[in-house]
Amino acid sequence: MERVLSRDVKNNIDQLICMQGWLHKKRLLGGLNFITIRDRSGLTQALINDKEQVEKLRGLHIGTVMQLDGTVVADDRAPGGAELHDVAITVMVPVTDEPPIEIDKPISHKSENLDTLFEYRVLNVRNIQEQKIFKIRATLTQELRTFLIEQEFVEIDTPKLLAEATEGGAEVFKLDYFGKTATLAQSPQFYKQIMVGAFERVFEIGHSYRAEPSATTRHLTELTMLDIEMGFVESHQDVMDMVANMTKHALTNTYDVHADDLKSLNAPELKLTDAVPSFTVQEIHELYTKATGTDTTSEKDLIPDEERWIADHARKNLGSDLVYATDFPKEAGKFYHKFKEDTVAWADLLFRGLEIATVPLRENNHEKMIEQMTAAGLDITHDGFKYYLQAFRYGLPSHGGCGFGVDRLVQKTIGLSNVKEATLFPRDINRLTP
RNA sequence: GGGCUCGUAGUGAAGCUGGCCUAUCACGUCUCCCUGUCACGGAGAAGAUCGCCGGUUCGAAUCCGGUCGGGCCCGCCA
Repeated sequence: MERVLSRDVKNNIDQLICMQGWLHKKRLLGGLNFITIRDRSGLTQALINDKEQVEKLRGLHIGTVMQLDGTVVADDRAPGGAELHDVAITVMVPVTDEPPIEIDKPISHKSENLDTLFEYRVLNVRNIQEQKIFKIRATLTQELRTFLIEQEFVEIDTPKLLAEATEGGAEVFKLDYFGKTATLAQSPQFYKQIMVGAFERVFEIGHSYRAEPSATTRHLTELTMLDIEMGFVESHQDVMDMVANMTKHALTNTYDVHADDLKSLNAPELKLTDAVPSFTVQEIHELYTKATGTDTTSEKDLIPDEERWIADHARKNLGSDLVYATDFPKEAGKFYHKFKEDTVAWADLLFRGLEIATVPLRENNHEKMIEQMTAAGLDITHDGFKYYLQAFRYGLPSHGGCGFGVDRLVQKTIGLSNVKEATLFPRDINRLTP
């Protein structure tokens, strides 16, 4: 007999069907016994009267893999309006060990208990509520990809094992590579720029590695980044608009597809505007200083509290969960950025108070690049730069792009307090398992 | 890297100005009862050398020092 999934049970009233899944809940009332079985599409309740069948469940715990053969009966008292009767149980994989956590109840996401959350991750991903986070994540990723492909971006994959740290900035992981020292990529920066020379528009969804000893609610040592790069841009605004539209597309569609899930996870209502509000860093400093009395006007970058403040301001007064901070001071820029008078063409996209993307314009002139690299004290003959510079030497158009934190997007979409909660198996300073 | 915090049955918490702690509660587990449960209900039971090491004291879960492990914030970043 063909296997029927939970979502199709109600379409098989009065039929004898076969179901396979995990034992999700046991509620033995005596003569009247209910069990719930979980499969990839959801849950189904089965009513078991026969003593012999009930006895098969003795000593078996949640997670037991089983087959249920029974007749579908419509009953308003059953969750979903239908359940299995006259059930024959076949245990496929018995589970005799008591699970260390309760899988069928809400899983604690309190920050003090996150360690337990990840210690038992293998089991709590079987929790229906927990699964919603990762289904939403999958949809967000898919929608980002769909948008970019529609905009004629080509998806690429670039190496994560690199010869040596070249980009500067964040700390890199070093590892032994057959006697040589290799590093793990902190971003696909060089490769995606190189690929602009081929496809104009490219993107990659991949992992980046940062060896920074950052113990915060928004840092991972292994993170999922969406990197995009697009050529022949007229202005910084072109890139900012593309990234804003992509983000809005992903959010709008995800909120549409997962309306119920997001609601049950207490996600905030989505607020978006046609144009994403934009403020210069200097404007934010001034607004923040005026509003809070804390003087940040001499700060170069935004402090985290300013990010939260401007996001709050944008949501309350402008009706937008997204806001751009633009015109970062020159000192914040790196050698591959395009500079203006005393600022760098660099915008940060903030989503609900958290920086989720940096959106800069790149320098594309070969001579200017060499100039900026030399000024930054870099050895342009180094292998790490040699191939990169070839792309410029043989023609790169004006271009820009973004590094977009997928984990953070998921975190803030759902309203999770820690980025690790949006990650299946997070890696941070202290955690390499599971 | 800096600052602040926390560590008690499988899980989540209370106790922590030293003795009434032979450590409390809830969930889970086990046994029994229960024919519409859905965070089922009822009766009973087991389960913790209070992270670890040392110190102070007649006496330490409680105070002190060290150590290991969490968490939050800052710096830095996505």
